[in-house]
Amino acid sequence: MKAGCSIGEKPEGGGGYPFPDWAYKTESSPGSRQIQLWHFILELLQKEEFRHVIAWQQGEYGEFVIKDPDEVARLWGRRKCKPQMNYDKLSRALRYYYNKRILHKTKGKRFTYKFNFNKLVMPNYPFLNVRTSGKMQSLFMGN
DNA sequence: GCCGGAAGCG
DNA sequence: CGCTTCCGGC
Repeated sequence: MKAGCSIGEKPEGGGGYPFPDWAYKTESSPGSRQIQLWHFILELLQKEEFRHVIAWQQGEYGEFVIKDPDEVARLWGRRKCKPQMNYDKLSRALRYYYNKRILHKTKGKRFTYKFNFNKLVMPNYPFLNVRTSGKMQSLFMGN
């Protein structure tokens, strides 16, 4: 029923909001205060209810696998009010992250990408309590 | 499936 | 700018 497509849209699972509101707005540069794709991916990754859809890959820090590409695309499309979203389009957006040095593809592995946390510029992002199993703590020490 | 150019949108 | 859409090519 109706398209509740506004900025106040809540994520699925309604209730536990991982990141505060200020985490979504990029105060400085973008101009848009819309959620970014990598923010959304991280949001899904730190919730157990989405482990069947997307999850951290064991062994490699920052590496994650999209187990259900269609579902991730659907959730992303719902969030951005883009019903026609699919993995083909979503992955194109992900590919643009390669140059931005936010993401990197794990070649050979299907639906597998990796965050470049060690380079991720986040002077404005003191958030990210990303804990897969307490293994990602030393992720942000580099640089 | 994955890549990246190209055009377009807000 | 940050995607979204479309698509030829591998």
